[in-house]
Amino acid sequence: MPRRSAAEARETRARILRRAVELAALDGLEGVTIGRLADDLSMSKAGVYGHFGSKEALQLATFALAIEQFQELVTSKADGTTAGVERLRRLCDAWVDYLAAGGIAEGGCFLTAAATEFDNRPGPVRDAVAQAGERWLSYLGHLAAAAVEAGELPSDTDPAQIAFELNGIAMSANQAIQLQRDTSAPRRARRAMHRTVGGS
Amino acid sequence: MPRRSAAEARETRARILRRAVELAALDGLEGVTIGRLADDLSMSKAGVYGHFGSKEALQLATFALAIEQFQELVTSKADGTTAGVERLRRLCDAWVDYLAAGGIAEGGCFLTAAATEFDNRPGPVRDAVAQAGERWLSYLGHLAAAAVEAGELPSDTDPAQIAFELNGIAMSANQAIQLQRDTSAPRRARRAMHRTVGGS
DNA sequence: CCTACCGATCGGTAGG
DNA sequence: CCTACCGATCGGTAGG
Repeated sequence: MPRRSAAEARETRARILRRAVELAALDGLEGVTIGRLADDLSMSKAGVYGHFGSKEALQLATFALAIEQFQELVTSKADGTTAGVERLRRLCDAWVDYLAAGGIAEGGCFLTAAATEFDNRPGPVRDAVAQAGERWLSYLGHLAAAAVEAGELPSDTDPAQIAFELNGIAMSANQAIQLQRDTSAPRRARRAMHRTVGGS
Repeated sequence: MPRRSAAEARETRARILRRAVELAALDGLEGVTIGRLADDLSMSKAGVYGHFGSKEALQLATFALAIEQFQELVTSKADGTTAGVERLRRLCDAWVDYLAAGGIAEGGCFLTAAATEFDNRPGPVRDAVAQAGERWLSYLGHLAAAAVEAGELPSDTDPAQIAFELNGIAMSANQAIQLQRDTSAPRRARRAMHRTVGGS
């Protein structure tokens, strides 16, 4: 018999991860230390550690929750809209809103931070980050392709190029907001995105 | 009387910093630890430490050298060209070449990495990174403004918007190269930059 | 520029 | 989920 019920253990694990996402948003995934989490949650280090079994497993679970939160905050905002330019526009608006609000826990875009932190550290975390980035770019490209098919964008449009450029605009906005505290960045980003998405 | 001449001490300091830039390019400025530098250079920790007096001073000196290297690798490549669209184009080409080569020590764009690492850590390092970012954006904006004045760009062009967008294209390319190892990124970046710079 | 330390913190383990 | 550890490493200091 476990000392805590399975449901209680699951809730504890979820509490740990919610805090881990906040810490990671501010200090990076390496900044999520087991000792800090234990302190913040008034638990022992071994209590935290036991839910994951390794620092790497904790990082992977933290990253997965951050992606889930991004999907809820951004991707889901454009669900239900017809694929194509309209969905792309709504997605971009939600994306910029997310960046203007400071991303998760006001630490900025989680994916960008994780990408620069891990792009030179081979392993499962790097792989997960790279996969999330690819999925996001391919989703944007898919929507651009749908817009071309619907005749909303010129037939010689390269959907992957649209995705590449939108991603850059978002990263530039994220940097301007986080580093320069530049309040004009969301407006600039919207302008550039709307022109890039173009269409009728 | 010092045990080493002032010139020898300066050379040692320069050796430390060259290695520190390489470490920082791969693992971030926090990854530059005094113990690692001492090991790599076959020195004692106190020997390394003595040249700087604090970890923060070491980080600041490392960042300053990285900026110097960026200027030599990118900015200087467009010196001597007339300010305006031509200089902007040459600068962008050198910029993309730099990113395609993997930035410094193949760790990607140093400024982007330092920006995401420190944007949530107030202090002198964050200030130096923010200032370097602002100077770069304002240099790009200055060149765009010169292009407008020369009649190479429409008179209603917003130079800061051009700088904002070029920066984003570069960041998107850097991420694609570093994270997805996407070899088409330099081509996409050049295409987007040349269209953004536009002109005759 | 060295040896020899300091207290703090890291990820992880033993045993309950 | 806890206490009580482990060896390694961190930034930094004393004293030469």
